[in-house]
Amino acid sequence: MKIASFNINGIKARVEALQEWLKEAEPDVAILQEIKSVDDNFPRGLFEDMGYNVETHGQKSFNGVALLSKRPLEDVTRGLPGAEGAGRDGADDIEARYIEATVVGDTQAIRICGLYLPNGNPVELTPEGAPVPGSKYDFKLKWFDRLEARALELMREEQPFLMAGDFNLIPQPEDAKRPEAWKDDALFRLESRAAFRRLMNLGFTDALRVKNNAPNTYTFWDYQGGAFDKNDGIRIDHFLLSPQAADLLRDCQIDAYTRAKAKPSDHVPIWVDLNL
DNA sequence: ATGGTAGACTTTCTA
Repeated sequence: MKIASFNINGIKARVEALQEWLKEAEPDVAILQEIKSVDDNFPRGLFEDMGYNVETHGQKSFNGVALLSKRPLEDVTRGLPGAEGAGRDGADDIEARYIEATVVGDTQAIRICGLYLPNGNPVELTPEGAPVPGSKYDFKLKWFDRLEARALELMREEQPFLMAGDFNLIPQPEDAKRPEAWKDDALFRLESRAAFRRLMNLGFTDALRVKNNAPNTYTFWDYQGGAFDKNDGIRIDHFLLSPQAADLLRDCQIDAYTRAKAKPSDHVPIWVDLNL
């Protein structure tokens, strides 16, 4: 089963490019981020006509995630639990950044968690050097903590699951063409990377690290300054597999070619092939 | 020193 993740940077602007890539790549599941659309404006019919079931978790203008799947999407939940003031199902999670569903393969089921982690810039620090409470950076780190809590719950079930999407996080210096340029950025600062490491240490496998650890392999290039032509990129879209999912891993690659096409997203798809 | 790109959507925010 081929499961892909793609930050499309706006469904309205990306309808043609997304359909073209789906025809070429033929993923069984596509996890989308930054649909930048409310649920009612997502052109679900276009993808249903291509054989996909569609589940969205959108909001006006910003963020928004979705799942496309050729097999049924079961037990869909929207929102990341644990938001301040949120209900027990995360219904009050005000930014639409997280969606889960179960897909049943030929041999077993897998829980799929699609996420769009907050960017976190600008970094605001107190004179003591702590993230300013309520700032975007603080929101990012707290979101990481909530994601870790959800991951721990799923780890305890000891079943195949994965967390995939735009983590807005550069794990290591080799994951950026110019790591020094990101030194004080929310995508690379120590607190962010420490939070990602805590998550990883629950037992995840970074699928791309295992299957394609070639140098200068990136998933995002800024629109500005001809970044793609210079391969001035960063690796911030990740597939994290639970131990039971990692046992099924056959391959993981990125479709960097999509970045060179007309009207590209600033991200490119990343996908895994799992034996299920 | 400035502006450099793109998307959503008004006028400015987000990335």
